[in-house]
Amino acid sequence: MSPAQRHPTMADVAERAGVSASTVSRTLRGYASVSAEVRERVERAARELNFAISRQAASLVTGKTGVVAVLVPILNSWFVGSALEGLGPVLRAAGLELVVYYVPDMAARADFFERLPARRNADALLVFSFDLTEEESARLDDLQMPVIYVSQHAEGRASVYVDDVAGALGGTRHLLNLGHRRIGFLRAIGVSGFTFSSNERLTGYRQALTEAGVPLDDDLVVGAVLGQDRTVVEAVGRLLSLQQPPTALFVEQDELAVAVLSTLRTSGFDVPERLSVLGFDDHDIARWAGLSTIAQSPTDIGRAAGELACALIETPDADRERHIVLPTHLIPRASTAPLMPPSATPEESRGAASDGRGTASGA
Amino acid sequence: MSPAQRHPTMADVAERAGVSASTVSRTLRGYASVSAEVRERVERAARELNFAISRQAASLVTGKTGVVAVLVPILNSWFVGSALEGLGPVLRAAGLELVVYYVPDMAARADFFERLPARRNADALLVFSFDLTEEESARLDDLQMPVIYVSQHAEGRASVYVDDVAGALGGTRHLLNLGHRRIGFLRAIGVSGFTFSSNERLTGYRQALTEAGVPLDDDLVVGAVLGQDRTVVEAVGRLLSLQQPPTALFVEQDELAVAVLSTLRTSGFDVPERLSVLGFDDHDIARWAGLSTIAQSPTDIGRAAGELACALIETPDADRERHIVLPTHLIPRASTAPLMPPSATPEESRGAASDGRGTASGA
DNA sequence: CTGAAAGCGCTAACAC
DNA sequence: GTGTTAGCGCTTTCAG
Repeated sequence: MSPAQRHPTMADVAERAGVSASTVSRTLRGYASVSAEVRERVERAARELNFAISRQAASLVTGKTGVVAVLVPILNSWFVGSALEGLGPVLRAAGLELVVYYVPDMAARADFFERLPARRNADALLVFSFDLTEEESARLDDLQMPVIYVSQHAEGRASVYVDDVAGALGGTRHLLNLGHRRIGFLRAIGVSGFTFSSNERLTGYRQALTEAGVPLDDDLVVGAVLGQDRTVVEAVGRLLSLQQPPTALFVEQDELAVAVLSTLRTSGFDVPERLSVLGFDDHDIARWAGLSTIAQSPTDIGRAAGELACALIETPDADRERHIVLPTHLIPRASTAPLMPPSATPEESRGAASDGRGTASGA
Repeated sequence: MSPAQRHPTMADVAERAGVSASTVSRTLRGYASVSAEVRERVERAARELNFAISRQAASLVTGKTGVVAVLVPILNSWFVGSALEGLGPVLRAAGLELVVYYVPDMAARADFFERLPARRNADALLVFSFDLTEEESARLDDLQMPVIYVSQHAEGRASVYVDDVAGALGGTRHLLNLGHRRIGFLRAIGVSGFTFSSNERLTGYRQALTEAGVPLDDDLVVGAVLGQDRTVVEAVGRLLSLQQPPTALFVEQDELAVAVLSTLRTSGFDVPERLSVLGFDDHDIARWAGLSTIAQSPTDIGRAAGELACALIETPDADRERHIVLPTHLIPRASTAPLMPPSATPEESRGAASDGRGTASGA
């Protein structure tokens, strides 16, 4: 067979450049100890032969795979997609490749933890938004590589996440500052096995109410399942039919908040006139929907996770329990407004809870 | 150092099981020629040692990397995300890993085609939605591995895509069947370097009009840039201010169509009463927005691409110019309606072109 | 500054 | 059925 059938090896490049394979290796890896003249010859030979190094062979001897693996429960998602986009450039800059373990269901998950294919085939593992069992985490612990938990705080392990408590605190304060006192909270009832920072956000909400002297009322905290519109309708209905219905609603996730907006719009219930709605995430659809929200940046999270991964790969004896906590910020849009509608006298705005009567409007 | 510090190798497993490394290799790869008793011992030893095979070492000798690479311009995207979700299970079933080359800009792109990191490090490459130059395609041609173009027809190369012409034809017929005769078409002016099947969809639109005897009118074909709402507003404005404005609008992409809906809603222009709007894709937001659309399934595309990749990897002498064309189907929702509003007499619905006056309605 | 030699962990002939 | 042997294509001592 002609040599074109087979990938050229370093030996081929070496022969063409009239040097040894070692020299080719040193040259291609940028060692300073190679003379300019030899470097020139080697680089030309490599180019002419279309030589590409085999990571496999290299990693066999170095022990490094040149790969960072991510474990994700979903790929068609704003959060994961954005995080991977943040991660990508970091890895490229470090000369690392990205392998994706897509584990959408329990069967795939069991298989992953059973075989742990990342072992020996990656230099670090990023775990996205999984609510792992202690046993699963333990399996990852003896993977002999840095494992970084993304978008969740993992006790005793490296992790990158946003400050959900502070975010929810700030969001709730925003509603309080607008004069609202009856503030509902809509939780996302997640698919089990995944984590959505639900508890932290609820904590921040409660903390803000407490520091403002507003009594907590469990009736104001309801839940709905993302994607099941019926549960959204029910949850909203439950809130609005309370003796003292809320005048503002903090929804744990933008996607859910948008479903709320759509439900309210359908029933002719004006936002923000009769109910202010605040989301969390700054998902793309929040902008579409004009939803006020607490923004987090998944891209930043991905980038930070990538940088942490690189750092931990480089210094194997580094602090493997480092936590990187990213900030959030409020983005006020059209879905939140001061308690009293402009048609009422603004001076009253610190008055008692409204009974929810705003401007009536037909479809 | 204790052996726990280092990954166990096949030799370790072999020693523990009291057999040779070859036997371990054969056992772990499921060769039938291994006796039940030995298989048992080997598997136990492997489990006890937490042995994981090194792909690197294996691929060094087999020449197969066990990796399928994808080249994507974006990751935070409904299409790419869904396609990867379709691809994932196929690869897992075949024991292949997924590596992602995320190439968001021209610099990264130049670098990718310069170094071609996939060379020697993957068994197949899936190219997503890139509008490659002939030179770039040629580079991929001599990659010595199957290259599959996803979501585009690549002449003389393997590809997987939906039938955009037929889809747009069907969509336009839907509008024609509803009685519309003045039908606008909104093109997505893409970021250059990416492909969005724009021309094919326009072709289908024209074909449907022609076969229905409706004269083509270039004034009805306008363009807008996704993400730049100003361009959407302008395009829609241009259409509506025509002497004979359209009564229906076919928008090349759902995301753009949703921007159109939002523009129209803002200006109090009722959909579908005064303008029917039809999208293309069946993007998640189409459901949110109640947008009628021509559905394609990126998941199916990803799955088909994965299966094609596996097939081409298995049979190196297979037909490397295979095209897989997937169907689309119409999903009617609330954004398209018969030409005449219900308030008019239904019998008139086949009458002359309306001048666009529907039910007047304040906000 | 460069070359020779050894070996990373595995698989594929080939013996037995 | 199972063991032995010889590399796969690199990097890394170690000489010089």
